[in-house]
Amino acid sequence: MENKLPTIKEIAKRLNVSVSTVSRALSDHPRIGLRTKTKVQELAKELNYEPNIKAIFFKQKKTFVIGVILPYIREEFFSEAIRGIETLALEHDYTILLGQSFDDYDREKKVLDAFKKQRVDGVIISLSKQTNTYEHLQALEKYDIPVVYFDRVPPFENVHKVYCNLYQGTVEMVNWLFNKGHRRIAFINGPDKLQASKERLNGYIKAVSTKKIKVDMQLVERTDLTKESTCRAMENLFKTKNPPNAVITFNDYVHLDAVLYAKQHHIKVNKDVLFVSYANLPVTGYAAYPPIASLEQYPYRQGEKSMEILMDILKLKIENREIDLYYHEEIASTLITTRL
Amino acid sequence: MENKLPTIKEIAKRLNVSVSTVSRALSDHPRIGLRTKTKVQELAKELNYEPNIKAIFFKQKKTFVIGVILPYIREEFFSEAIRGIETLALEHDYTILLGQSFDDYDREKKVLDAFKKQRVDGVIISLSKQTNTYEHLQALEKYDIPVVYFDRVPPFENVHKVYCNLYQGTVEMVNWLFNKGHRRIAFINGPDKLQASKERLNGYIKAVSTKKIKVDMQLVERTDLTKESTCRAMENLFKTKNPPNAVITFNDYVHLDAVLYAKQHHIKVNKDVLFVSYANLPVTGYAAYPPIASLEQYPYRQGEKSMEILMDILKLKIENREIDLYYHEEIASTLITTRL
DNA sequence: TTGTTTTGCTCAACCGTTTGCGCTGATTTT
DNA sequence: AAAATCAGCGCAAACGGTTGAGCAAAACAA
Repeated sequence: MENKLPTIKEIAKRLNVSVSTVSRALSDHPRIGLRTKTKVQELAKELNYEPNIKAIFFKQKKTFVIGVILPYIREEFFSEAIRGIETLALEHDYTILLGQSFDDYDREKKVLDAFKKQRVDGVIISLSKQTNTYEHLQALEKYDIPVVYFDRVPPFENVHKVYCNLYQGTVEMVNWLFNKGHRRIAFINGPDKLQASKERLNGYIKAVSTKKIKVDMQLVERTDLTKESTCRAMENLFKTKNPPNAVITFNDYVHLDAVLYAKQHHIKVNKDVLFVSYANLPVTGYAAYPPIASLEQYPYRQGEKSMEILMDILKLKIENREIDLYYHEEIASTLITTRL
Repeated sequence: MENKLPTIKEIAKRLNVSVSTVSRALSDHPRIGLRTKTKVQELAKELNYEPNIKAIFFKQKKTFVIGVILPYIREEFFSEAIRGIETLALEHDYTILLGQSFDDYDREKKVLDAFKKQRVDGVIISLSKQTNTYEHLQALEKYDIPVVYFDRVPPFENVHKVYCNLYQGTVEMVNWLFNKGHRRIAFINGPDKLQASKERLNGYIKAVSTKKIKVDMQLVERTDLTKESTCRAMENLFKTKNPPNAVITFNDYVHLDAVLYAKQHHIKVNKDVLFVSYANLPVTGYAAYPPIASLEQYPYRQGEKSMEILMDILKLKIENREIDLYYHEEIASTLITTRL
């Protein structure tokens, strides 16, 4: 039972050659004779030899592990993203360390610390909604661990990031609602600290003001993404004498909570008011009232792209080439509409 | 920028002492003088020194990494389980490698292989629905990597496992339906290879036969958990002259697909027929027709417990104590009912 | 004073693998 | 036949940290 993993030493001893010969034979070095080479390789196969990746790390400074940290994997958006990341990682012989921040800044820091301890080769992160200071991430870069941000990205230019253009998508959403005849379009935005919130808001304001209707800030609410907060936003919107006839929510999960509130307060969904949203998650397919339109943000592709960029950066690092540019990958979003 | 991580050597050189002194000073060895000790510790703090965990691995044979592999993290059941695992892991200074099998046997094997390469300290796994051969897992145990199974566990006794007693839970479900007056209770079971399917079926048969109604195998269908397969099962159940007036589905995701089918085929949910299910996932709270009852299986607790057991085993291993028993943790399920 | 113990540190081996360099003995060149 | 070349392999250092053994100086006991 106590079957230790075979080492290069084992093989060397059994074959009466030196460890260096075994090492070279396994990596197909030209200076090793064919006879020895095959002998070694056969025994290696027989013993199910696998190089100890942690030992290799010493020489190569590589762990073949990357750290992925997201707010919640239970949200389909992020679990889809992980799927993209993981699939590409497997192809490149990388494995991923997972951490969830649960939208908590301190937890995010703690997890990143653990990643640093584990000497991950790189990090892919979607920021917590609380995060607006970045020292914990710059600390990684200081130690030469590259960081790729996706979806929830910081507002600077000097980082690698993958994201959706929500400004343009939001304009599209407002226009779509406008063309269907809606004029009082409410907007439940997300946490201030998220760059994506600002983009959404800018798109909203731009689109509305272009239509020559005055932007009514009474129609703009905010949620911290919890159910309670979303309900409060809904309450504010619908307690007025002039309630909205369309509501744009920050994402599909906010949508679900908003619609639940509407149902409980006898607001007729899809009649009194139309709901549109961001993310286009499969989960809404089972909902009592799915959003009538939702902005697809291609989380799988975002995850995949982030991993691709990270692999690129790591390759450049090995070749000791200067990384002189920052990757900014903008994924186009698509408004997916349902006919009623 | 190229700020290398500080090593013990660095500190030694700067302070003109040997590396061993530094090492011992940091681990508070009694044979090191107080003056040297504080000098070393201060400099270490100043340089943000962190021991290279991969180097420690050499001596201690530990990586402080455990591998977690599940079918799909997008299912709330599993993402909840991960939350339990991760939280406990963080407390014990462990980090988790994540892999998804996507219910595919080959992928499961591949991921486990990657885990082995990474020399994880242990593995927590919920099997893919295809898995009915276990060599790839026994291979790990052979190399002294302990494996803890949870939820989807193998049918042997000689493994560590955490699971819900679905036999008892199923009996409870059938009884509950019976007491509400239902006599034609259909059952859409999951893949044969899963132990949990057998338990459910046994519970169903036991409960029904106890009621002195003949078990009608026409009422028992099976799904491979895909939407198409679930729809086929539903079709078989409802094309008969004597359709069921209650349906038990394998889990909440199957429930959602089944209800979707019902809606599309003008079967009146909660009127013609009642739907009950397993898992009690939050996602059903937003569904058009949540299950009228669902069996809570406490995924968070299952994940947490699995991790706890793994930590136990690892501790015993360090102390070089014989691991002579197999952990079998049975979590009691609870039937959660909604009043209509 | 001498002998013994304690204190405070250094030396060196080790974990598994890679790699530059050097050493043989055989083959080719001159 | 002597010199140069080359194939085929071994030696040893290095990666970053731990740890048992050893050694000198200081502190203590007799």
